[in-house]
Amino acid sequence: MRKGPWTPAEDEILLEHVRRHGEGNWNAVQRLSGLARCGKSCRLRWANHLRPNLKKGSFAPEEEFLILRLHAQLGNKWARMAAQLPGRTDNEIKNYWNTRLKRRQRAGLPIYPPELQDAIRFGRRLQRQNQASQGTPPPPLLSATRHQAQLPPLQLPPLLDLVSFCPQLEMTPPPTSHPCQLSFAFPVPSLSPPTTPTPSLLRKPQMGLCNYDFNPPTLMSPPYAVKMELPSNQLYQEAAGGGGPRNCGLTEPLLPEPHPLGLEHIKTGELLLLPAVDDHAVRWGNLFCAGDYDCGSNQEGTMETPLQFDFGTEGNGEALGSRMKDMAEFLDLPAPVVLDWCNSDNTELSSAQPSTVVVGEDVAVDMQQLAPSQDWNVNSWPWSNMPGIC
DNA sequence: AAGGATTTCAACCGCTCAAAG
DNA sequence: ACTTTGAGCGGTTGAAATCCT
Repeated sequence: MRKGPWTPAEDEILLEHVRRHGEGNWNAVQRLSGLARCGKSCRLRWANHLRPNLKKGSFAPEEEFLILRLHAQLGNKWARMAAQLPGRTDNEIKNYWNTRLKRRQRAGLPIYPPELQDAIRFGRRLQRQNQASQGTPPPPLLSATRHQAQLPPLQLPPLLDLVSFCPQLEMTPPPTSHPCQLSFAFPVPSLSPPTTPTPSLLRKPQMGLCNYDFNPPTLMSPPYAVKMELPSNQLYQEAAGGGGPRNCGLTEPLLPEPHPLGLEHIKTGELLLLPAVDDHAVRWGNLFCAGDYDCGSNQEGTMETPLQFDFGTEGNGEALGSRMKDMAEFLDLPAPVVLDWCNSDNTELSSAQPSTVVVGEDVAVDMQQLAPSQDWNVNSWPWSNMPGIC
């Protein structure tokens, strides 16, 4: 049996074998084709290099962020991560992660970027809240678990898809460490278009918040994933509650395992419909919520859900700005624009400073802060000295 | 330009699991 | 019920490539 790097001639033999006999039965390759390679080696070569539709080259920023997000959710489940990244192999993802992990450890940086740590906190908070409110309806829209519960069988548990939502924003964070509050106002997904804006929206009617697309833009993360290689009961065994040994330390999953619905029936190679991308509110919460939040609904309880995020000492404008800026840089987005700061009574601090962040055309983020605004020197912001995380 | 350090990538190894016998 | 076999996963290794001094 040969070992080591594959030659082009060996690749051609293996390709021809697969053309004739199809995938699988790898241990028969040597017998049927004369290739002096063990079955395992053949399978690996095919899966990682020869099978069609493989992506080559470095990861796109969106892919990188998705890997981060998936790793936070799943831990070192490379194959499951690869199933969400079409054309990428578990080996590639594993190599990427290990390289990145080493680099960040050497730099003394946390494994996950701040916005993802925030997402993790947000997810835990969500879970606690939903557990606490068992028996009572969850708050409108915000609940990712409710969203999940509505999924039909054979769908993967929802990923809080940060990747597909890359708002192009610019902000000028406030300079002080005073706590600030963020009010997020989002329409709740509904069959009928929003009709009545909230008072905060009325304050800035030009933001066009009602022009809301409930199918958020997908830059890269596809709505489908083809299940590869694993038998279904093996692929989702852990997520289905099988438990088993957990990772420890840095590679331990940070989010609780999702509870899939009916996944045991998925067949290998089946095209899986991923759940629709979550609502903007959850995503914004994932990205930027650093601390506690309260959520409620407007009087109608259906069309909009203002969310109050209390950033406490950690959530000053500087930290928030840092997260937004990091995200924009991480995703290689154009530089952001605007927002104005206003007092908690919604009076603007300065007419020269608008009081709302414009996030694309889909949503406006209303910001309030308690500290007076002042000019900012971008170079003094904390992220200016941060080494790249990827 | 040279050589050491680091990174990247491909491949292997050991283990587990499920299906088949 | 037990054993064997095939397949896949995650960890690890080592060669090649790249970077840095």
